[in-house]
Amino acid sequence: MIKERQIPVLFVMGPTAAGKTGLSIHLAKRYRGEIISSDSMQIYQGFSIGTAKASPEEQGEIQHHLLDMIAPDGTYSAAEYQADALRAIREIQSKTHTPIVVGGTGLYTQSLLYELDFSNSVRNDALRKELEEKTTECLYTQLIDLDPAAKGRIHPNNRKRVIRALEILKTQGKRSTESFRKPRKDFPALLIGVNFRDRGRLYDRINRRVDEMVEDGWIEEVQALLEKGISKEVQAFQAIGYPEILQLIEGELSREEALEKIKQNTRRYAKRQMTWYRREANIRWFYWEDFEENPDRLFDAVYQWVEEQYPNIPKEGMA
RNA sequence: GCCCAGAUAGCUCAGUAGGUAGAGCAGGGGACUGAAAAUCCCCGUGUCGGUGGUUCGAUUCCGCCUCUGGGCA
Repeated sequence: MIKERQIPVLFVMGPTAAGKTGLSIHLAKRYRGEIISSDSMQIYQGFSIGTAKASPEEQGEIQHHLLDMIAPDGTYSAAEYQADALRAIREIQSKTHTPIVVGGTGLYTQSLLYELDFSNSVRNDALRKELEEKTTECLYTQLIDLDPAAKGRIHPNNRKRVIRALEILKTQGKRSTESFRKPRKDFPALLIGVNFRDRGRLYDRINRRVDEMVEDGWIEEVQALLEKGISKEVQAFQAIGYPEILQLIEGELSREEALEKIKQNTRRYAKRQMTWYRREANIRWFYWEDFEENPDRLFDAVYQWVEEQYPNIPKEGMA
């Protein structure tokens, strides 16, 4: 076992709509926890319903970090996330509270679990704009020219990656980094996964949740953003469902078409998330079917496991 | 009841001048180091409705049956 003294960081993992938020709130209550979001879209203010942020009530009960940090038209990145989240972890530990990292953005989570080094180059919007003019083919040729080793590592069609690689080369002259991943050792981590064994069950939940989001005012949320003058081009509008809601508002899609498309994109996202999790061998999975889909039973099993691993984890009621 | 048209991959359909079949969508798998809910790559065996017949060989031709549309009564 790992350093007994240090407070472990709990990571709550799982595809979208699997029940991460609910579990994390319960864990936080039991272990004097504070939640650190690990979600690339919940960071933006005003994008709440469609990104399935913890409700205001939940946020009132439990301290949340890295939610609503950035203006709706702002930008954010994995590198900034890594720094912000590591800082939050230290802060929470220093209060002898338990940091609980919750969210589905694979790269963000990885940046905490592994020593990913983002220091080779900062983003350069002017250069990106310039590169954006050229065809992908042309950019790729340029890249291979400057860094032959990129061949095989970056697919010729992957425009974003090609641009990023060129950005690194042109601003700092360094090669794009190798992809060996060294686990981070500065804190013990416990990886808790929630999911369904039967993917169809997950997909049912996704479908239902999309309907609920619309009932809860998703369309109105998007309208409010537009009224505030937020451009449709901003990063946050890349979040799943927002482009479709926009098209619905503009009459390009019927309500039914829009919802169907959102559900489908969400399902595909869940699938992509699972490929991140599959390569993470140390996740202890808890499947809803094994607990008759009863939240209390699943939560109890999680508590039991956590306490087996870390008997000294801070608990409610302790000083 | 009669006539016509269908019945092929989860769905919509194409096709085989008789040599066991292929697109789109859905779906699945994967990659991922400062946009990551983004971006990108790969993947098509299914009693060709059932059953008899013709044939070396039938999903393809013929008969009957079942089902689904449409029309006539």
